[in-house]
Amino acid sequence: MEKSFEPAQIESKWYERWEASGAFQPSGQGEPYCILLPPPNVTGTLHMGHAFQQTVMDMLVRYQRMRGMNTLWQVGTDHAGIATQKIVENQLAVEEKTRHDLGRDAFVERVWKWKEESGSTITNQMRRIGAAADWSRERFTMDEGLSAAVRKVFIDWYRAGLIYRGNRLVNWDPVLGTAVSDLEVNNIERDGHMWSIRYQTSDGKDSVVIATTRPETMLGDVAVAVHPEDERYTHLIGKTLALPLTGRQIPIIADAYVDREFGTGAVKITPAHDFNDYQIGQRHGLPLMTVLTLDAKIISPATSVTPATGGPAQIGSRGLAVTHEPTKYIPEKYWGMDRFAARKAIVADLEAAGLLVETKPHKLQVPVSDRSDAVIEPMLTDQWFVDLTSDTLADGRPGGRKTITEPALDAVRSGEIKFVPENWATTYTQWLDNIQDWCISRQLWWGHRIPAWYDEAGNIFVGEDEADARKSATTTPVGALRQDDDVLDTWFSSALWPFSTLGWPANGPVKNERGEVVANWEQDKIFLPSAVLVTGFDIIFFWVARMVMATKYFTGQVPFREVYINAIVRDAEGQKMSKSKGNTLDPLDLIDGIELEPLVAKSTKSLLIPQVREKVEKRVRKDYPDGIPAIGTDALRFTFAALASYSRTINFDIKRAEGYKAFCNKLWNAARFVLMNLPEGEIAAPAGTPVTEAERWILTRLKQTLGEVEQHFISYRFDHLAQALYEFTWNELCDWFLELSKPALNGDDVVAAASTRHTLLVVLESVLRALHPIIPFITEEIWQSVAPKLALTENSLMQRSWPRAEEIVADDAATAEIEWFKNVLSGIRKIRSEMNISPAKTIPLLLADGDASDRVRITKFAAQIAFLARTETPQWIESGADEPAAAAAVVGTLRVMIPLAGLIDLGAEKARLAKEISRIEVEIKKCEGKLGNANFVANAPAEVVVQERQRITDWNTTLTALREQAQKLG
RNA sequence: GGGUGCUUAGCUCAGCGGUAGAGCGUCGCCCUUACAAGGCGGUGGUCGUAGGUUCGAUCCCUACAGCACCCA
Repeated sequence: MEKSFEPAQIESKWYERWEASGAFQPSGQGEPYCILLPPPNVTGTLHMGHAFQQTVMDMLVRYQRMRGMNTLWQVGTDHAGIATQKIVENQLAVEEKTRHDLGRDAFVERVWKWKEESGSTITNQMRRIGAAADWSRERFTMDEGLSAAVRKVFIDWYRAGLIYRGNRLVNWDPVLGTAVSDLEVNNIERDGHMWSIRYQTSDGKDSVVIATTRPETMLGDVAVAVHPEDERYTHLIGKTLALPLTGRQIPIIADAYVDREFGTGAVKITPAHDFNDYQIGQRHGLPLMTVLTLDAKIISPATSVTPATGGPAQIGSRGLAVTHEPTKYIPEKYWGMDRFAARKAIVADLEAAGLLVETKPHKLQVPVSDRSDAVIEPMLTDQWFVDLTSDTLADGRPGGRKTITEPALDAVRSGEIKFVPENWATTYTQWLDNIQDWCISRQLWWGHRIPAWYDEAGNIFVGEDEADARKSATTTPVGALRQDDDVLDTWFSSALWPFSTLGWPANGPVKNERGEVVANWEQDKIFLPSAVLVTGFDIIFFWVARMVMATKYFTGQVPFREVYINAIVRDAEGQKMSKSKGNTLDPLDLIDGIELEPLVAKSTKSLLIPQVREKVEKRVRKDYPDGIPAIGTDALRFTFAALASYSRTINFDIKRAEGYKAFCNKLWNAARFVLMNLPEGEIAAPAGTPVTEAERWILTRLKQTLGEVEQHFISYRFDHLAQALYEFTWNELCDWFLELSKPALNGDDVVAAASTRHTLLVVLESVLRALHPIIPFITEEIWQSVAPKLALTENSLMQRSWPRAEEIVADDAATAEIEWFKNVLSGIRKIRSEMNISPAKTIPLLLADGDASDRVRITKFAAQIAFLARTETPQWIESGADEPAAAAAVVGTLRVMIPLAGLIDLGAEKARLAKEISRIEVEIKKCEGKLGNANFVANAPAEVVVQERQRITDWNTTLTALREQAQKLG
């Protein structure tokens, strides 16, 4: 083995060998254990969040595989509709083209090409972090099999009446030209204005002042609403107002939704451009008047306001009249104006008309598209929806709430699905309790095209293809059929991931484009439900809930038994990582290291605004003046494990990672030590139990540690798990057992030496197995050198079983011996250090008092003490004999002494003793305080009182010895 | 407005009813033949504030303050 741990050298070779050996595939034996990878964007790159999440999954999968489970880590990628389409559109923009210049087919072909080029980036990066996933079953949400699942689900839900087409208000992104999910809309607080506008009654005798942040939508006002009990307005309810700038007559209505305290207590109602107003409009049977086009301009006779969505527009799904005839209600001067220009113009015109009562600054929540940063416009369009809210359909069949939403709620409420940490279940159920119908159509070209056709009369035909749609139709199509232009929301296909990846809906083998079998539902359905879903809280709604809905509906099963919600990775100061802040970290840069200049170049590459570039460059130069050191995959993984508590964020501190690289080096060198102390060839196991206390102690500690680690795996406490193994390896194995083995290996007792050699090997091999799920590369590399010594026949550490606590014998007596030994040695070390005795100097050691067991132990450990504390052979001072002035450590009643002569300053030792005595006196006072309190003795549990009494006894023993020593020094 | 968290050593975080812990940093000594990415030893905290419950509170309860995030 090399003298120090070099991650780059060992990481490069193992992954390929593991993958080629088929070790990542299900063994076909044992209980099924499946983890689904949240499919990343196929054209994306790996970020810290992925690396963290995947490390967690990999630890679980590797651990369960070693425990003999039939493990499947199902991987694949997502087509990420909007994101991917946007990347390719941006590429076209560089060529000064739009997707419309290419046409649909050519554009989609181009996206596929981009997918082929960049699609393997993220999966190769996953390999770099060691993900032991079954790549032979890798899937893509738009591959043949998964697309078949999408069609089947759409058709089945449609035929069950659970998918419908409706003209509804949706979140419209006017830049991307598509509907987006309300989950893709962020409400951001921005500075705006609150305008108060006077609307006069039709008879001119009275007026109402309304307050609004969006005056341009007044063109579509159809009413003004007040609270029914608002005395300021009750006399006006039922009267009509003349809408300023247009003169159109609109009613004053009463609705309890109106907040009397807000603004003037009177609100304009624009049902076609506001979600709340839409609700009020429905309650009062108000018409919908569209004033904006799909690119957010005021409508004009020249612009089409009928959404360019797939099929023919339908008139108001809930029986409301929809109007979009600008000539009837929009003054010509506003026609075609951009929404923000129109706002200015209308405010100016109102002011000129003397109707603008007040303008004041106002902070408002602006809905902004997550995808384009455009301000979202609620817009009436024709879209497809999944019904999640109705109990029964018009024809009497059960509705979506009964068949989709409630089963998904019950799965969590009943405990069939468990969230970890469990409070996320609340988030899940609250969202589902208030869920709206799911808008699943998107006005994009990249995605699963909706399997619906329209005839010339606007009738809908749904099927696998046009022929199937015709065949299953109940009416005869009028003229030619035309397929809907729109595609489905990406999450529609992701929702099917738990079963579509296993081969559903096909009955037999499913092949990929290379003709290889990737799934077979008949056999693979044993992996449903999967064991645990590891994912971020930000997609509980997007994805987790929808997987439960779809999987429950189509398979009757839950998709997973547990959902481990992992923390979000932030920078060391707790700031969200963002490119424009310059605080992102590329996991591969941590693994491989990167020099400062390339790092600066990389961090600023995609930033277009000069000020931002400058800011980011400054920050990178400040944070990483020497670039980023290479810490290797194993250390990065260990860091993630150590940081993975139940906290909802983890602040990634590179210092922490460097510390865990040191841990890897420690393990490496411990292995070197063990191996260099072994003779050639196999090391046979000596008969019987290990000879020395040290061996039996380290095995006891190993047993305890493994037991703890198993518990931490069950509870997903990777931080505790990592810490338990870290402490065992470093603080017990390296600091004590390896040190204790030195005198044993070099001593005269050949039996003890042979036994110790074997135990060193066994404990090392067990630790490698225990650590392998966290740090697979280094453990495999070391194990390859260790295995022949134990005559192990497996080819890889991956094939070994995880070490089980119950296979190890504990020895409490040996543990007590070693704890005593550690106390003696620490006492001596403390004196040496505090008295500034050179570590190289061998010093005399005297012993006094103590009991019979101390005598036995001193005899037993004399060689170890002398070796590890650099002392001469210990000498007993018999009771009553003269003692030289000495510094002493007290262990029980035993005094362990180092003579002062020539070594120690008497004053310093007195001071040291005095400090120790006063510390113990404080402790004793605390104990006495408790025990002197009758209430404590009466009320505290008996064992606590006993424990307190024991403590005071122990303290007093030590105190007596210390005082005796102090007295001897004079 | 509704909801969920967080506040513990200089930093990043565990602990959550009975002796305040880890890693990193820091200070001192040491290049001792596994490891200076190391060894040994030390320093460092009235556990956000104020009340309450309890024999006992960092831990439970209430209020407040500050900081996040989610949903309207």
